[in-house]
Amino acid sequence: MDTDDYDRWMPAWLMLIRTYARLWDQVEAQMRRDHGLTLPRYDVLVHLDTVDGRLRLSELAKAIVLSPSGLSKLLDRMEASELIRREPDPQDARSTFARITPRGRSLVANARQSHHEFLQRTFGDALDARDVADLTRIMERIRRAITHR
Amino acid sequence: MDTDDYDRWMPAWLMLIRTYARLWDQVEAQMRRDHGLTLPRYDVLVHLDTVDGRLRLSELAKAIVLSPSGLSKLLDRMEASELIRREPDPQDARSTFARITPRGRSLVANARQSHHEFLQRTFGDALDARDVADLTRIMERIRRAITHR
DNA sequence: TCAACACACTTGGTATGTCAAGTATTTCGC
DNA sequence: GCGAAATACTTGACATACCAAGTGTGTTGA
Repeated sequence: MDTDDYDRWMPAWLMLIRTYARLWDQVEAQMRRDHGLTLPRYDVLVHLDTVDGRLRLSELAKAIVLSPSGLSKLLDRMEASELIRREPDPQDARSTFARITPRGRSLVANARQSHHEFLQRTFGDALDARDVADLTRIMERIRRAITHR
Repeated sequence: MDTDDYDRWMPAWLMLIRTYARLWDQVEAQMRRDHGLTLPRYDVLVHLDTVDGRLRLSELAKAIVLSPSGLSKLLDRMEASELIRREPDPQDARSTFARITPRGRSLVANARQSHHEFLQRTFGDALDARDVADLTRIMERIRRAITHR
């Protein structure tokens, strides 16, 4: 590998990680400021709201990409905030459902709307059709490169 | 704002955040597995190694984008691992320098090399010149959109 | 010069994540 | 059937971040 080749992509890499970090921070800040939600909590609520209102913890952990223990603790805190409830699974006593509460539902309805509006302003409006197509292509290439290992 | 416009960029957004998260996880895992370093520790070492071997904590905090308290605790742990030392500033008794240790230097020399090789395989090799140019352009547009707020 | 303010850093409390180990339950193979 | 293995989740120890508050040191203006 030629060291000089770093020069070809390193600036793009730095640009990516810095821009992404700043964008992500703003998305988090908006969610916290306007809805008192962190992104992991928002993610849980969106997934529960999208399906029938409840999911097994193992399914939820896979959907939001979180370790079982991480999810368990996240749900502890969300249960304390009355955003979700745990319900036993009558079919399998090992398993537990997470169920969204009415409070969680009304919160996520607003949050979803303003989250999308925020993304529209910071992401959608900044990019034209060509940008969107290019970004999709580039991410797909990276995805392949890191999947094949 | 037209709801249908979400459809234009939402898939690209989801692709970005999912791919980025997976890539980042792999970068972290490689650093931990091959060098026993977390990325914040690596970042500190790279910055100290790049300059004269020492930096004021306030300068370091700005460089790696970390709160003063976050840096203070990170340096506590790195000091316990013999990667850095704290040194008083003779000019200003409020201020403290972080100084990289010989152990930190030899660690970061290896880590830098293999980190770059890893990025070459997962990022550099996946993208051609056009991809790199497109990605830079896109990130620059997003950067402008989020800076103007 | 000296009180008030600014600055640099640390500490305590909370939030969040991981992994390793533990508990309870179900399934599987013989 | 029944003991071993797999599965689902929780708990404990630790790493990491933030903010708010505290400590000590410099700077500044009347």
